[in-house]
Amino acid sequence: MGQQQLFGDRDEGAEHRVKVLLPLPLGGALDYRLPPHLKDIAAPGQLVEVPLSGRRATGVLWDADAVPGGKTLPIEKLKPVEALLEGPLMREDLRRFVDWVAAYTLTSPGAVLRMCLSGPAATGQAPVKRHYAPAPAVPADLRMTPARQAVLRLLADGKARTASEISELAAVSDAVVRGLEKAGALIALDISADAPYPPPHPGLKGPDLSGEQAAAAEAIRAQVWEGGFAPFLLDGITGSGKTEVYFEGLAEALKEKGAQVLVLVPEIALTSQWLDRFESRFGAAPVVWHSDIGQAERRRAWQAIASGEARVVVGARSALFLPFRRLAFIVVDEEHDGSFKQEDGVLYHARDMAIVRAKLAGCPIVLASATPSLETLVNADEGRYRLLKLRERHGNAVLPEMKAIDLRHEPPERGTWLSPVLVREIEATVAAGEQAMLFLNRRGYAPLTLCRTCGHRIECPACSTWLVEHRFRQELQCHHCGHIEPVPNACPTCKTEDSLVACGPGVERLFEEVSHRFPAARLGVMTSDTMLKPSDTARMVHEIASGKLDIVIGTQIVTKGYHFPNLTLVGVVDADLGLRGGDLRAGERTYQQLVQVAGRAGRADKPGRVYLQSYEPEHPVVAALLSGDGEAFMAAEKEARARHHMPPFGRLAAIILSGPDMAAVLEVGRKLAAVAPQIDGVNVVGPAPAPLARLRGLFRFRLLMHTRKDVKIQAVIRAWLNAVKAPSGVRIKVDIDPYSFM
DNA sequence: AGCACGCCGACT
DNA sequence: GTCGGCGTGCTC
Repeated sequence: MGQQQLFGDRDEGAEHRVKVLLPLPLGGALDYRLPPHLKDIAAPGQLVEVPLSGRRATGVLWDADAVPGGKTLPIEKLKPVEALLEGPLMREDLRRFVDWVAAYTLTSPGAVLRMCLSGPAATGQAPVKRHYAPAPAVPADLRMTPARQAVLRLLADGKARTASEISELAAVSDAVVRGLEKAGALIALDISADAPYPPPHPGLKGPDLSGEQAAAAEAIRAQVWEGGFAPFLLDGITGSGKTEVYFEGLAEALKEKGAQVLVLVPEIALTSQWLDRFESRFGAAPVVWHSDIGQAERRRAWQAIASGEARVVVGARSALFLPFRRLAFIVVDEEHDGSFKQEDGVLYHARDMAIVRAKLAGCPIVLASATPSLETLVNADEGRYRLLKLRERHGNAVLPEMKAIDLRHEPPERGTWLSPVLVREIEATVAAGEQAMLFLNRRGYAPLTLCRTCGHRIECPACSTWLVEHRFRQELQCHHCGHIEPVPNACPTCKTEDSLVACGPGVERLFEEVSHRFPAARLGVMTSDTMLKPSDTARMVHEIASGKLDIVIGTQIVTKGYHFPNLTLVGVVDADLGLRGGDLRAGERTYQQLVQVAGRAGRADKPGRVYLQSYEPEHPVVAALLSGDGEAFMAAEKEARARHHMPPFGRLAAIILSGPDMAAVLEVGRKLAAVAPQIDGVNVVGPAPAPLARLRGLFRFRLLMHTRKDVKIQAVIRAWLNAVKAPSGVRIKVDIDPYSFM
């Protein structure tokens, strides 16, 4: 493809009219006038500076046939594009991706574009370092000295160096360098301080793969070599070596000059072991992307990805919007993980959007999991995704033995949370020199603080939630808005002193119990409250893996794919915990979480044991874990969803209304309900108080739309919301495919 | 998201 | 009488 003339050539008036998409929630692209001198050098995807109500804004020249933004202003009213920015264009596939995500999630394309430009990363300048090189010709009148001679001799190899390098290597002061530059014998060059990312090497030998691993790896490798959109589900039990399998696809992509790979992972902070494995397989680190990286690193990574220098990017969901130059392969690891669903701002599911990105980029994509989501399983069943199954653990390892502890028959002593059976097992494990892990998905000391005298429960002042006691920090905290207050001595209502009691267990309380029972054991607690930085997690993971701890107590952070060879016992303190909310995916999610945590046991040569404490061991989720028949469990879940036309056999969308004035919010909800679409296959319920009826001081109501699969739910919702004018002060948000029902 | 325009409290 | 609070509304 040569230089393109993309802005029309028939109508003189239309010739200079261009669409500019700005990274703002504006509803569409704005029209600008392209000055004649820019017309031939500008093409869609070009980053531009434009005037916008008195200020300057950075935007992207968008395609002329993009969704019309409503009214069309006459060309003479348009403001001119002021400048074209340097750097690569935003490519066609990413522009179409922005349009697609915006249309699907019912958000403005500008809001999606903002995620692509990642703040100033797109336009920021790399810091420069001043380097010196010999001038083409030494000035005839140059006064030569021994020091000057030493510098010129050093630089005769043609390599530019900084003043400090020169003064060190030539053993002269940097005044000599400055003197030579002033005299015209050296020229100064400002060279980007960005060191290039070292390229991963595809040629290193990977580990030996088992037969089924090798077959799966070959299927992926062949597709990466061939190219073209092709989705795979890599469904392998915990410890089966899925990572090694998709690494082979990655190696194949790296053999092609300039090809790039995106690996999406649920929580970047939790992948220290993944990074180590990557580095030992490919000899260099990948480029890491997540929302917490600093500004300088962000800009450097963004620009290296756009230029094609960055070959492998591992990132959290926002990495989906990076400007890859030639995306050749995508992996979504732990595809079932709920954290792929973005829950604020633009509401999207990164796994689903990754499929779209792969389609638009024309590349293969692998969804990997030991516990695939129901949606993905259905896609595989129906032949849309190619299924690759790994049924065996890698090496000598076998799946752990699973047992339930019926708490109705073997309850813990009053005020404790571990059944005598589990206590004995922990004892035996530690005595044998092996490690035990206790899983309780509850942060803090206790989820509820109650007054014994008047029954008052301490709630968040801004949300309808209980405050969670964090005894290590001596605080009460709201886990939804972050509100913190000190633990009071007296009940806030009846003023009785020493009347407040902690109800229920959290990991801190479990830690207290375990340290009383096993005073000699070395304990560790893994929770997001103690693992603030990725390096904290990495250190703890290393301590466990190297045997410096005997018992590990953790929240869901411990379920994330770690490999601890000496860990042989897993105790699930409350297997029923996740089932209580009762939303659409509660059973599926609990099942996945428990399989993942059970999968930490017995990953090497020693067999593992898993104990599930439950008040209802006959519940299908617990029963499926005990029998090991996950396929039957998921088949039953699938059947139930199909019967009720629930996703993926039907569609759901939540309309969330929020505002500080409850009556006004409810009023909008009622109005919406009154004009709800009366269409075959569309059903609306609500408004009902959202499960978290008050959040950050805002009252929230929710309507839920449930439709048949063939209904174009976005079009129906758009028409519906247009019919009601909400007063300012009431915000309306649409969540297509809601996951959290909070 | 900015940055304006627009109606009600404490100041030169 | 003005300076300025940030509530609502527009940006080609």
